[in-house]
Amino acid sequence: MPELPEVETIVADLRPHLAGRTILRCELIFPTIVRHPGPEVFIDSVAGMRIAGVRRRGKYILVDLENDLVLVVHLGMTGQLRLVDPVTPLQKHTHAIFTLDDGRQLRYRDPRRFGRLLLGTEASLLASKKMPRLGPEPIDPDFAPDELYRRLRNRRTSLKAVLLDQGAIAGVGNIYADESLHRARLRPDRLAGGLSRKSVQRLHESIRHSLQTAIANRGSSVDTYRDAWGEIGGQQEKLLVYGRAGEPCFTCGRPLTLIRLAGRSTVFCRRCQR
DNA sequence: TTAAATTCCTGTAAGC
DNA sequence: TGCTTACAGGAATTTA
Repeated sequence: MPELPEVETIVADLRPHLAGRTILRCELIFPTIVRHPGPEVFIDSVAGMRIAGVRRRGKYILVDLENDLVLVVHLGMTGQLRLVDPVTPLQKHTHAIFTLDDGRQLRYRDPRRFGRLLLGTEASLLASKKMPRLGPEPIDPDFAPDELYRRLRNRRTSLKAVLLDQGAIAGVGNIYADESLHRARLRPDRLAGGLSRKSVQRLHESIRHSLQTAIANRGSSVDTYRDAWGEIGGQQEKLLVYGRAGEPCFTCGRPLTLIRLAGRSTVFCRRCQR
């Protein structure tokens, strides 16, 4: 599923191809994938708009248009955003098609439909709570261990639950939460508050390392994730614990444990993670 | 206010 | 082989 590294890969791929292009028209095959505004207004508003740039915020893709308007794409679990030649056969579960002035099409496809499209100014989307208030970007150079410490210390829930909370830290999902906790040698069910500064420092380094490494490898294709060209990533072969329940820990050889935490499957090593 | 539980969805795989 | 069932999970919504 797309998390920060996967979204970052798509955004970096799309940016040079979309910046400066104009959206000629938009077709909604499954209109309810658009959550705001209504489908007709959405289609009319994007038509003729020039694309100023493409950004990422957490797991959100932000396509900047004219007049401060932003086309927001959240991929959910199985969302895919692809830039294709119009003759490319339409895949099942394609919900939106944006035709560009260079003849190509940007297509949104999402079998499970957990994803969504939004349109508005960033300020209005935040104010109307169509977009949630997100925590800091963990790979931002300004994101310091001290900030992570402050965000963990008053929480009375598990470390795993806080890492998944987009309002605490933006962009970490189930894969990289488990990977980061393993690298930091911390049990996912440990209480987030009451972690020592030294442990938080280790977690801070681990989160950044896990995300940066995954970006360098173009993300993890563990489910249906594909990049903007429909290609798989490379990080799924390098994951330490995610999806490896029962298999030996790469550090100590003990079988990895699977538990249910914060409503998510969680894999960790009972010996290496305390 | 915070945390936990529920809900939305379909493809995939396991079990009989 | 073919059917049923469980499972995967991001985040909005509901409940505690």
